[in-house]
Amino acid sequence: MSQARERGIPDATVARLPLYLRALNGLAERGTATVSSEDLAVAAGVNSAKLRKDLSHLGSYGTRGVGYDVQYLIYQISRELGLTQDWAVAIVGVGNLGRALANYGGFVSRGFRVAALFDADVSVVGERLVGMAVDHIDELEDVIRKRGISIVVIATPAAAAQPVADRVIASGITSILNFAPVVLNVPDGVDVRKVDLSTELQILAFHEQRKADRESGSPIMAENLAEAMDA
Amino acid sequence: MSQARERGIPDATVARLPLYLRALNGLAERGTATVSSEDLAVAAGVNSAKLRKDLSHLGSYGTRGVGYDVQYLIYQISRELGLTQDWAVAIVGVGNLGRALANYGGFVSRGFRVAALFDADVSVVGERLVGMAVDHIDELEDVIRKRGISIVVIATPAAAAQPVADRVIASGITSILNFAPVVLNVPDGVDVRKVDLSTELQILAFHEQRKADRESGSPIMAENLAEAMDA
DNA sequence: CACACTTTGTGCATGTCTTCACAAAGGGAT
DNA sequence: ATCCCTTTGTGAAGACATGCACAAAGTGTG
Repeated sequence: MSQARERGIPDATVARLPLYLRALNGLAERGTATVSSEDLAVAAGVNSAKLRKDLSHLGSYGTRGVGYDVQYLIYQISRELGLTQDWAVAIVGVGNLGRALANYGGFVSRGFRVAALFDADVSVVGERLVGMAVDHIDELEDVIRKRGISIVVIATPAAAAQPVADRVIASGITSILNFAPVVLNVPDGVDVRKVDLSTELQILAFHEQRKADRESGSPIMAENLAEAMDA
Repeated sequence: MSQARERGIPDATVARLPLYLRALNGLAERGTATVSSEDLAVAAGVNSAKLRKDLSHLGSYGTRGVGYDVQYLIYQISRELGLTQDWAVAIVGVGNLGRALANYGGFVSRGFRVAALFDADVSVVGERLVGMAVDHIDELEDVIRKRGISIVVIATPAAAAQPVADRVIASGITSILNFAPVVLNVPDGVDVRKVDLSTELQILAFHEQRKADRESGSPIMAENLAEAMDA
């Protein structure tokens, strides 16, 4: 049974697994041993049917009439996400953002480790940050290979992002997290995820403007009513 | 015609408009006057059919046989996103991340303006950053009202995020950008967008693990082949 | 052991998003 | 004015994601 199991997890589901994992860790800290899909769904801010379907893609880890064992589910999701191994991450660009990322404790905690820092500015090179010395960008290829880096975070100015991406890809990296506000051009097989402040603000502005329009009562009533029904 | 026009833009489309806008600004800087859907799609990293369908939701702003006028399209997208007006943004939490966000020039540029900074730490209050003095969190409600803040960025530690959200919502804010790694509980009508470093890294780790599994040749060949066909 | 109660896992219907493929529309040359 | 070339805008099909609603499977009590 379950032809959908054992590889073939929908992207939408993968994107929510970290959310579930965080909610579960919160429950575990409070000493909860088991949790129902309903309660976990509330904690993660999703619909319980969706949660159950998502979890069913990993396997059948719940007990009917009882719920899910918190520790066991944490383990299974961690394993599926690859967090039972250690990932060496490099941060390229030690400006304001790069420093913030390096200092951000949350991501060092589980599975990820800052194993290299790079900058092009020689006045920054050598500086120590979270116990790591900043290397010059010229050493990029060497250090990536020597320290077994497998994920690179780009926190450079926009103009530097593409050249940096080209170089890390040439060094064999296939997973990039990009904070620079540019579309990176990469070959097939390389995964890029993008985090973009101004995009998020613009999306918020769009919805905010909508709300304002609606309140100031445009005459197109039928349309406004239709919109009001979207939750 | 076009019943879908004049309000009713799909979320997926809204999320891509900032991308198009950035690509168009790049073209405009290089002096390009008109652009085809094909070229713009490449610059934005999407499929051209998708681009055309997205733009068609805003109206019919292209010219067949020619393409889109770059300046005109910039204006139309900006207007749709609400960037022709000025948005006063507050940043709550002036730690590493808050400072990075405040200093990040990219989002001040177009439509957004940092109009307030808050922190709970009295040793930070009063400090000046990008021309703004940091206010104490006790002044939150007052300052939000007085300065006409309409978007709040939460860059606090996880534990502080929910109480801050409750307070800004009580002050009438309905648009929040949350950098803290927690699910915010908010009433209907309030939009929350989330930016989460560790979630993104975990998604990358998942795919990275997959690639590694595939290379080290698990014996389940049919499945691997099927996967290899996803681009 | 039987029955009542809880909660999972999933088939199915519905809704949303993507992509293809082409008719319609404009520009420019002769 | 006609013809050819380019490119848009969109109908229709397919892929993907969501949510309902319920059978199946477990617990616990008497």
